Amino acid sequence: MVSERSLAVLRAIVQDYVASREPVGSKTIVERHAFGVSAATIRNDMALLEEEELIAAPHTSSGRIPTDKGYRVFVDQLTDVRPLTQAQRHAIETFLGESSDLDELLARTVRLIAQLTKQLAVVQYPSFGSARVRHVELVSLAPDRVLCILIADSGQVEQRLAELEQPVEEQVLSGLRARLNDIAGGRTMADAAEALAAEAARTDRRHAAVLHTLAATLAEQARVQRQDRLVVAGAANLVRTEQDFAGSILAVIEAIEEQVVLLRLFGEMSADDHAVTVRIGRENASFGLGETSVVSSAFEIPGRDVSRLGIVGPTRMDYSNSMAAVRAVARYLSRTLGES
Amino acid sequence: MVSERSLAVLRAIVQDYVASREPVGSKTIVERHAFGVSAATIRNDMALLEEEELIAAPHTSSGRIPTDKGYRVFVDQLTDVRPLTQAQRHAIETFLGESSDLDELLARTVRLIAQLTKQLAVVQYPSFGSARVRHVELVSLAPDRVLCILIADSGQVEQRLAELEQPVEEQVLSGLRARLNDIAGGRTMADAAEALAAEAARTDRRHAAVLHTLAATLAEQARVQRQDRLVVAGAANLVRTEQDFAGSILAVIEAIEEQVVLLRLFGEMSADDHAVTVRIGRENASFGLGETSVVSSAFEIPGRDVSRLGIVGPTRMDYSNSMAAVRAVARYLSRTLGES
DNA sequence: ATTGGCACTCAGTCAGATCGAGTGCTAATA
DNA sequence: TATTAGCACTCGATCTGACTGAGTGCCAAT
Repeated sequence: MVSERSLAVLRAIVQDYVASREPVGSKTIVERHAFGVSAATIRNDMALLEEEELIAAPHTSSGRIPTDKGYRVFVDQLTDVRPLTQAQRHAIETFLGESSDLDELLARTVRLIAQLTKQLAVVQYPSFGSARVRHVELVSLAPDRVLCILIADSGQVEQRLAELEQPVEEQVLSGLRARLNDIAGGRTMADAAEALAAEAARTDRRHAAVLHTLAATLAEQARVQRQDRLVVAGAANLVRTEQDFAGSILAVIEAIEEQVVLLRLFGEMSADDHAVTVRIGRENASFGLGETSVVSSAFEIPGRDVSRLGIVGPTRMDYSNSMAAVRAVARYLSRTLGES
Repeated sequence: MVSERSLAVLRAIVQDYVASREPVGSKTIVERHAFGVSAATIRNDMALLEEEELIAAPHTSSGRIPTDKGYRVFVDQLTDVRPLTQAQRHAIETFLGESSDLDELLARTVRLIAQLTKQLAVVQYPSFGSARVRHVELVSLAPDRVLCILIADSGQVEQRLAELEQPVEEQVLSGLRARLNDIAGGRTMADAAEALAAEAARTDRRHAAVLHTLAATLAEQARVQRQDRLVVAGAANLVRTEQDFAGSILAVIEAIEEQVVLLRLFGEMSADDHAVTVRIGRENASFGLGETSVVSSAFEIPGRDVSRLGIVGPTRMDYSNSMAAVRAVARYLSRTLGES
């Protein structure tokens, strides 16, 4: 059984290793941490920890480094997610407080997280939520191509191009515009999608085909969650920590560009309690991200669906600080912003 | 004076070095290229080229590598920008042919370029051009916050939040909406901006302040070029070519995230002839990009302002292929798309 | 102008030798 | 029983010197 002190030793090892990137030995520990015992005792504890596979030695007779399992225990039991410093809290408020529209708020948020954690930051775009349709606009780009624009009263704007089977005149389009606005206006996105789909199904009118296409397009559009987009910042931090990624940073960069991988990962974590979730190293192996850890939290902006934000970095990272920052920012968005 | 053959030697050196990443010596050249002369002769030519600072030796008695100046001469005089292969042309057509809206077209374009060149690709968002205002929509988010949405008949949608000094009721907003549509509807973006500004200046009405704010916001919005946004793809290629960047890839990654640097660079190249422009190595030093080359070309999508696209990569790159790809894509967008 | 020949240079590599941080184990100790 | 001091041992890291070979620069001959 791992004793109390052994765990303290594990904590020390994680902290020192994260700080120095060097395997940490028994002597270093007694020097830097005020355990009241000798190096030999620490060595005994380390042997224990090694048996439990919480730490490992890169080569015989060198210091130890934490294993993924070791980090896991550290994160679950040993970390005191220390609250942010006054300066950091202040930074959050001044940085996010005066954002105007959603796009800017998210852009600032992600940059802030990147800056606080010195890691790659990611924010998932929160979708409509229970917003209602404000206005539907049709713009004829060519006789058989119509741009459908959907404006929600939350301020969200979605656009999509509809290809028609037959050309349609401007006047007809005006009529359709009015009719679509009648149907969808004021409804929630979900309701509107349904009503539009129903309307599209009725084909007993002139220009039914056109109407059908447009309504279907808009319905689809109303249904589609914007949650499939990511806002990213701090890629430079990835390069900075490159040595910590064994294979290479490449898988991560690709995952970021693809977005799909990260979105699936976020989706999997989407137990919507607002606690900070950490996935460590091989736990992400199925996503092609081996040496990578993800720290994330759900957040919820008033009028929008709950979504996720977080950071992606090497397994060897300052979990304490990362978790604190992610939690603080998520809370700020969810609470402080919600109250106002 | 550098002889004809010396330049051929330079070309050989550039090509071999780009292919192998290794300093190339006289023997390698006679082996791989069918010059009808001996290695000793090549050495004489190389001495010449070195005197002209077109090539340099990393250390005494090792092969030579091209200098920035050498690349310059290569690009200006020695490259035959060979047309793309049939397969590549085909890729362009199938990949870009069926894009629907502008956002998607640009997203595809940038991914295509990244794929063709194996470099980081960048496309500058083309702005409105001579599009006309289609519709103005106002959405009240809070009593004193109004989201202004501007829809152009080109399909472009711009949104911006206006903070009002005093709350305004929904009814008043409707009136304003109608009035703004009267004023701006159908006008070109520039005209609309002017008219709106003029309207905003007249303060002899009830709710003048509101109108003023809104009109000013819209005017600003109509004027603002979207040309200050970049679409990026292929960051993984940067990592792949990392060894070629002396210091580190970091400056480039930061420049990409900042966008400002690249936009300034594009701006500087904006002589709007549609030829392919190449900036090599130290020529970009003032932008903090030392080991970096930029290959770009102007392009013009019907109904939009001329804009730029290109790639960013290490000085040691396949200029011939890069230039061909950039040129082909820019031409495809400008011509083929324009004709249809 | 070109070429063959030759001495010279120097980065890269390999083999030993050495160093030292760190371990594991044992026997003594509180 | 838990802790500790002591000590032999391991093994990566570092240094050294020798060697190799690709490549140059120069010179004399063609």
